[in-house]
Amino acid sequence: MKLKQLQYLWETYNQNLNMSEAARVLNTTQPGISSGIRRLEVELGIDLLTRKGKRLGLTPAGERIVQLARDTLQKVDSIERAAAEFQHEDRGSLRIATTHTQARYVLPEHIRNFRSSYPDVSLHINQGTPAQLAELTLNGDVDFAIATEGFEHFSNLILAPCYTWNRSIIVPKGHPLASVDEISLAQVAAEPLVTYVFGFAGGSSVANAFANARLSANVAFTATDTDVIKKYVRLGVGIGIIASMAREPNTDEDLVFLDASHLFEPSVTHIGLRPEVFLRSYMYDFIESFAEHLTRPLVEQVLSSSRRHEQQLLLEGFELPRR
Amino acid sequence: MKLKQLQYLWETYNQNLNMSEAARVLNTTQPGISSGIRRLEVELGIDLLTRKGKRLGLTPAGERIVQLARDTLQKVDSIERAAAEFQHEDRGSLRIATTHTQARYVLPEHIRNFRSSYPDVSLHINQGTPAQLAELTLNGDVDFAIATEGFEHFSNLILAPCYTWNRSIIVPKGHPLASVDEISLAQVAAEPLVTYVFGFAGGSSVANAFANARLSANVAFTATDTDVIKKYVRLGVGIGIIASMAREPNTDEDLVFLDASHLFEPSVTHIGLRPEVFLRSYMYDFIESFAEHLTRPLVEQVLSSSRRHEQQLLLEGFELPRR
DNA sequence: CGAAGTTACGGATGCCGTAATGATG
DNA sequence: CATCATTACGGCATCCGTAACTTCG
Repeated sequence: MKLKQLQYLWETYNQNLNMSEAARVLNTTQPGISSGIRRLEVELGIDLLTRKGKRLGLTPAGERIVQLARDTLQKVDSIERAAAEFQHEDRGSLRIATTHTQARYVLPEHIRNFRSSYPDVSLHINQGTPAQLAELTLNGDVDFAIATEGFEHFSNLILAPCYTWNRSIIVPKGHPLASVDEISLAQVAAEPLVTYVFGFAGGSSVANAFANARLSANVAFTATDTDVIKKYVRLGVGIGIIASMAREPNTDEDLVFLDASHLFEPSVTHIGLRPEVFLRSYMYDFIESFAEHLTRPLVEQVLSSSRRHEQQLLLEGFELPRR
Repeated sequence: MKLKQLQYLWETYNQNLNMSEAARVLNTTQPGISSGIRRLEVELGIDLLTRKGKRLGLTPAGERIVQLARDTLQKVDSIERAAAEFQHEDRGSLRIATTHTQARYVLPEHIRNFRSSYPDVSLHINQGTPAQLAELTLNGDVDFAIATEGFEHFSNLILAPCYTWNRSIIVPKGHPLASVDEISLAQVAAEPLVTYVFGFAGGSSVANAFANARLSANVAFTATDTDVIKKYVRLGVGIGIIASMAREPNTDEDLVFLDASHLFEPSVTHIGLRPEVFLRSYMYDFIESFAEHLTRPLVEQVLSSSRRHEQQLLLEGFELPRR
């Protein structure tokens, strides 16, 4: 059975059982319609049309099958329309899973740019813990994750380094440490600390620094959310350890930011991709705007490689920007 | 677009994205499959498959279009069956997916009648788990399903209630419980149980009864198959909970059947239909013989209704027979 | 006799199958 | 190295379009 045959049958029916008219509508010839329907009848083993000279009619079977032919053609049409929607590369959705700090302090500028380039793409930012980010990504609930900690959860994902960042110690204005020139780890260890819930996870650079110096930290309060940390620092609960990029010029004037890049190894923010993910072209664009060395050809090459080793190799050796 | 291309795509998907296997199933060659799908992609202007060397994956567009392709092929199939219907009212095949209990204890009498009315219809009974029944039905691999449990898998199907049935407790002759007049749930809970794998699924009447009575059941053994359950009851593994209709007068004389209709809510056996299914006239006959209130006009009306709500409404309010 | 459908037939398109090549585990 | 996919290419079937014939109002 050919779709064309069904189309011929349907259009002939639609044109009041006039093959010549159907041929005109379908930009073909009348004998073509005739033989097409005839072949369909032969294949199905039943007559669909009654023919009395030039006068056509529908058999009972024909009535039934004309309807089914229409249904089928509608389904085919829906395939074509679905395909057309996927063709419009500037429509769709972009779903990112990330942590609060990224969503709050890093993504906004990229998203502003992105929205002006792709106004018809809907955006979904999904916040969560590192374990949640990994799961969302693996399940395909998001297109990719942007993460800085908890990489032990990401073993099945491709991790593309994006940029490095350092931490700052924040204290309220007037705090004894506020005027210190270069703060020491011992000074930090002497104060109650307010920091990220995951900031002390095994292997984090903060935890490493304290461990190497044989100092134990007094963690008074943790939150997932930089704004909450600032709040409690303002309340005098302790001194904060936060990402330096979380400084806001306008609203943070009552806080003193002490650079801590000499105390803690810089961390690297990564994009986490499921190896089998299919990226729309605007997704490549977003990634490149987020980390300009992650060009589309590079990412495509990484994704098309099936060996983990090769994937990571391709992503190494870039001079990462600092934030 | 060619139907063959849709078929190639669907079968490749169906064979776990293995073109070689699809080629085997479709009696053609692997390069044919490959180029067929490729031509479809070119025509639609989108990639359907991701190709990493020999490893295939589905793009998001592919996922969507695979489903639409299946729908289309099902429509085509319905055309062929409709044609066959007009050719020979009494030839074709009847494919039913059901569980072991139905196949073993309920269907035989209906099938005996059916075979005498339609000797030229070939019969295919497909056994499986509730999830498998649902999938077979949705894929159009069977004409309909007959199921009693696991309706959470059937959300996309029309469910027509057929009859209600109760359970019995079976114990070997000579068992202490064999002479009990009316067995209590506490007595059942005190014994190791042998029952259906799916009998304790959430929402099953057996699970509900125990939960409501704050009793926990000691399920010693489960099987999909009533014969296996009987076997293990005979071996003394525990007492059985099975469908009452599974009693066989001749061979079950060494077992005592204790009616349990006062312990567990009756269950309802349903016929599950794909809403777009095309039923041959002998299929309507079979359904009516299986559940006499499901007459052809009623079922036709249900199938022609496009609103789920209406469909189910039409099927309610019948006094169901008990078995 | 004009409008409409069928039959007949030649030619181009496009599809399938074989064979060779490439990639992966 | 076995498996599985893609590429290349030649033959062949299918289907379309032109032309001639037929039927009916």
